[in-house]
Amino acid sequence: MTEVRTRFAPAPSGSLHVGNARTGLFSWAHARHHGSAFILRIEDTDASRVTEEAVHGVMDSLRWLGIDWDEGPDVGGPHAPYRQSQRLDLYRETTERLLSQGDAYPCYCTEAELEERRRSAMARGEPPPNDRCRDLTAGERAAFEAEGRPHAVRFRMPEREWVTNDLVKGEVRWAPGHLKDFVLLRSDGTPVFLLAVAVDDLVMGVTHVIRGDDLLDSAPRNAAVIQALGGTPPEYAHVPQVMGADGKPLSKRHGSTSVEAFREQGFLPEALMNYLALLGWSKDAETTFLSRDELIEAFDVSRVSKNPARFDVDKLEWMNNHYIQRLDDDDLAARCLHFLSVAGLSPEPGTLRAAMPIVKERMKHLTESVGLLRFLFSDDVEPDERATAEIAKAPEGYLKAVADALAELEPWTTEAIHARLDEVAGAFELNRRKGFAPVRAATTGSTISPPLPESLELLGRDRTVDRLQGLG
RNA sequence: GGUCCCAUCGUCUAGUGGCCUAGGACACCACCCUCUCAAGGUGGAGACACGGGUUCAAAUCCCGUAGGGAUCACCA
Repeated sequence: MTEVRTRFAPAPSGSLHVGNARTGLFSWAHARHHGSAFILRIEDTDASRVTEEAVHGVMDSLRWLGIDWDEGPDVGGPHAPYRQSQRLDLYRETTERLLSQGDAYPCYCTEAELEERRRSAMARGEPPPNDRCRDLTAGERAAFEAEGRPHAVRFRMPEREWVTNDLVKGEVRWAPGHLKDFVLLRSDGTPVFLLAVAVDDLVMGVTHVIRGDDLLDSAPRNAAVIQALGGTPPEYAHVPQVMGADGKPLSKRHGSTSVEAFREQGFLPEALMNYLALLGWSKDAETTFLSRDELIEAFDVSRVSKNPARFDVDKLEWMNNHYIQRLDDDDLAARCLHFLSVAGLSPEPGTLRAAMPIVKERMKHLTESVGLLRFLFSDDVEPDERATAEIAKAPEGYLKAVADALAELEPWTTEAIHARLDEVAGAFELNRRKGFAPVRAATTGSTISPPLPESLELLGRDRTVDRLQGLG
């Protein structure tokens, strides 16, 4: 059995959105499933669109999700460097070789000329013509050179039928003449993606390329370059795109779709990974929850769906809540701490940890811990509108009576508080619902909170009584 | 427009000719539980785009139609 080598090659323009992340996840899962090397390569041949932060942002997002790599820009490897912008010499040398072999040729057309020919061909309903520079005579070439015209380098795409056996799409064919010559090297000497990808996949010994299906038409071009270089093309698996809820490709108007944004909203990486794994892939008819290891164990790229999937935030949130509920209290508290701090709160560790059992099934996002627990970690509890109304509805002297009853309560436990609250409510002929509501409003400032007795136990007797008396 | 890809509940999907009066999950509805909000439990509604074939038999195979997506850059 031959060695498997898989890579993920994101272009770091902007942040990593969940669609790309899913492609990366599939690539990674495929590599890990085969116990083989996973390579991270940064596709930054178009230097103008890349920033250093973007490169790190991509790596941070992947790592946060739980995706690791054996070779990459930061960890190095036998084929370093792993950023295409640092491999320019290799691409130029390769271009020279292709040129001398006759598999590529200089093209002197200007962008305006190209654009014009493209437009008129499209207007006539014909495919764009192949490049006129394809068969320039030595004389014509010399004339252009004499003019001082800059030239790009084009690959001479063999005019034959191309067939790829895609791991997810199956057999795909392109009839002769449908794949045009394409630019390998821009006139400024920088390489284009089609060259860089082919060269790197070949040189790095990549055996499996899992990428978005927007690159399906690139497969035969990549393969053609690799063949011209005497290599064997890798296996390709083109996975469908991830769409927004409206069925349109993910874009800015779908809001924040970056992995970073989900992280900031308080999603758990294990939940996002699980959700993404099931977006366009399934283990079987039943499986809904997969740990990282179970995903690795079960992943099979040939079971990836062929049609595009919509990103469903509702389901992600449901899954996030599921994972939050299953976290142990110390872990959950540590994760919530970050969001509470960001909100300006400084939770006492013991109280925070003790509060986890009563909030975990109430959070879809970790950020919700702020609203649920603010009353514990801040004495600035200004009742909101509904809470104020609830307090106003309480019978004359009720909150005062509750305060007095709780002031001397011993022991200060959930059970005792619960019983005492019921007693006072009963004395005022209030049912539990009506009896608890104003107390909740006065002590938490809200009509929504974790269970009241538990909340008050955590709040402590003094603060509870203070808040009740403060409102008479 | 040319070329390529796709097609099962609102959404993600199971399904590879008989196991399907189409299964699961999210969302939705009802009920139960209940101090609010959740969580949880039980039940319900809900799909094979359409039209032709092939076959004893089709969600599954073939061909059309109407859809959706991709691509046709000196972006990746």
